[in-house]
Amino acid sequence: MQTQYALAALAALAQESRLAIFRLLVQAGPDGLAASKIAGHLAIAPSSLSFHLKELSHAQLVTARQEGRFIIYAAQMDSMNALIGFLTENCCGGAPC
Amino acid sequence: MQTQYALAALAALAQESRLAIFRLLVQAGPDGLAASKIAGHLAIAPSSLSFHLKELSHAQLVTARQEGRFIIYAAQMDSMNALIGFLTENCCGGAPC
DNA sequence: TCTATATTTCGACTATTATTGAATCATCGA
DNA sequence: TCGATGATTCAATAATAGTCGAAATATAGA
Repeated sequence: MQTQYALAALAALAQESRLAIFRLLVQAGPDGLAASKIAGHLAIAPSSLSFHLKELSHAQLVTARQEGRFIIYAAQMDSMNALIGFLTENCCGGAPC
Repeated sequence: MQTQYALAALAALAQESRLAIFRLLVQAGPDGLAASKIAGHLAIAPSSLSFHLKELSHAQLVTARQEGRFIIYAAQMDSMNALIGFLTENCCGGAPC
């Protein structure tokens, strides 16, 4: 993972609404949730929610797919794992810690 | 880990200089590095470096100890691991993924 | 086609954050 | 005690980000 990519992901998560959205989607798993379902859980104005969902997908932390009138968002687990790997990379210079 | 704590940690890491500092300290391990050593690696103005180190320690991502004229900073691995646990908490609703 | 629902875009405002130079504080060695 | 080095604080500036209402776009069903 590149530094710029990790920065984008961290910036996306470093915000109260987005962190809540992402965790909700992580717990929802691959099936994801419609934007309106997310709004139901989190009490965010629709325009704000849309803004935050876009930020999360720009950072590739969530994916979006259309299903009829609904847009279903799902957490992108592999990006999350890549981020974690980046943070712990070469921890303690390779020595056991 | 509390949400507010995770937010502070993520916000601390979501910045180019601080992410570079933190990764340097993760790789340096428990022995840590003096502020001046960090500056040597990263080309940041002393006042900026000081600002960022304070942000990182407020978020409990690094610890500081004084050794003579030097202040040695070290990554706080347990906080990093707590953050990772928070992000992956109850992943996929408990189902294998 | 018309209407209701789902979602996004736009614009304006407010608040927060990063950066740097200059000044200050702290510690060591002569 | 004095000078030099390591590190932090302060103040000012510039840039970025979040919030919300109102308007626009898209889809489904009557």
